[in-house]
Amino acid sequence: MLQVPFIRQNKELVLERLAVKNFKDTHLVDEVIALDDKRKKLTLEYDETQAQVNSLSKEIGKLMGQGKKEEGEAMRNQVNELKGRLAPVNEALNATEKELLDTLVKLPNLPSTLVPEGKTPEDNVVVRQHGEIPALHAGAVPHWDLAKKYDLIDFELGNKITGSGFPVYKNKGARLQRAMIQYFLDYNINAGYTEFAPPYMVNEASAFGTGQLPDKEGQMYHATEDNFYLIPTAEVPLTNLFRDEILKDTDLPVRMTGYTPCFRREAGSYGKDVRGLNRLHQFDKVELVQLTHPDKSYEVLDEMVAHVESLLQSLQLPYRILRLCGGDMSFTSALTYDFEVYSAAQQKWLEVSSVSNFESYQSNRCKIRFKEGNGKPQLLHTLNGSSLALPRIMACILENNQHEDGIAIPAVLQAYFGAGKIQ
RNA sequence: GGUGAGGUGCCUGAGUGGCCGAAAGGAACGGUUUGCUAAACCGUCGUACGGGUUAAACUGUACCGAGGGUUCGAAUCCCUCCCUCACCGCCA
Repeated sequence: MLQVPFIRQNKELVLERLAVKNFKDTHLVDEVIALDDKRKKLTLEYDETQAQVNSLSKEIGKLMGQGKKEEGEAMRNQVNELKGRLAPVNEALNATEKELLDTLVKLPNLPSTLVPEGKTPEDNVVVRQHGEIPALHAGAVPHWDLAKKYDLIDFELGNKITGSGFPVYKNKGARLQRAMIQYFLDYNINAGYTEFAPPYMVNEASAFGTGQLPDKEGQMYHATEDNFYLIPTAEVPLTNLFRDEILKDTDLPVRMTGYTPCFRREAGSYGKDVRGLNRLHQFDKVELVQLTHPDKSYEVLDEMVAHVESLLQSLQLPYRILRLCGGDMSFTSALTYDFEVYSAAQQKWLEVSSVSNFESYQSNRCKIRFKEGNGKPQLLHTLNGSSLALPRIMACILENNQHEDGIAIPAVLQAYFGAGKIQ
């Protein structure tokens, strides 16, 4: 969430930036400031009254110690009277703080100045495109047909044991999946990321910390008995590893990678966009998360983009990089690059990675801070990106690499997969 | 799930109603000194939100797992919840 002092000092800028995100509820900005004014006023009143109570209480202690009972009694009444006045102030203060927080979390992150204006995905800017779109042989088919033909993925079985959007990978399909996870992790580790294998469920505080709660509650699976949420991405547990921590500047940057399944309810999706592996309720992903010094985050964002890019190149998949426009970016992001690979049989681009700088939006929620020497703690910047989401990579490999005699496995995966081809 | 013991600052750990934001030791940081990776000594060593200031200084309030309660006054007493540890039960 945004920092209140920043909003107070840069109101015009905030409004201008929110407009780029097509954010309409701009009155919330004034509300935040008004609530903060109210909060300060109540805080002052409360603190001053409480200070009187505290000093009187100390005196009572002294008087009682000296055996001056009557004087003590008199003071006791005075304190009780003050406390009577304090109660409603305290109540109002708590209510105001809650209202302020509730209002504050409704404000999205401010888009960076690099974010193009626009409302829909059509307004995203193609930064660059790389790789050749393969010409498929006659009779080439989409991945869901290939999955059946080579017995790689069974969607019906997943339907039976769980529901739609929960595919069962089998045989070479399962093995290819595992090979990719291993390869992606190794690739990230070689680039200096530390591997983590976090829990797949998180508590409420974690879900709030990265911005899933309160507004995206319906998109997560919720284990109500224990009040745990199934993670929609490893970003949630990895970022929250550092929740409420104060790091030293020399600890930065923190570079993490992790493989996890991801669970998304994605209510309301339908049609051919969700066919096969295109959109699932459970899928595998290898994620990158970095915690950086605020001065370095955009440099690091570029570095992460380059990293994901080279990973895609190593898989020899045609891809393009989009800089998301204000209207298409996520609530919490300041700048996002989406990576799409071309699915030759479906003849469309599929998003396989999203690399974002959240600046201090998440760290303010999570209270992840760092100190320079003996300086004051300040919020650091968080970034994350997929490297990569597996199902659509799988779809593209199957489709783009299909030949009359089988599916060619990208060279970099062959050692992990144990073969050069699926036949 | 049952029983018992606990949750205090970066760590260890003292503190059972006012003198406690909290002893002591360690770590870390800064400095002095010693001719060399060490030791000794001195100092610093929480966070948040207010007030105040050009900025500081200074100052108020809150925080000893979380939330309530008792009391003039709570780390200390009571209640609820969460968590950790030990043993038992169950179990991959």
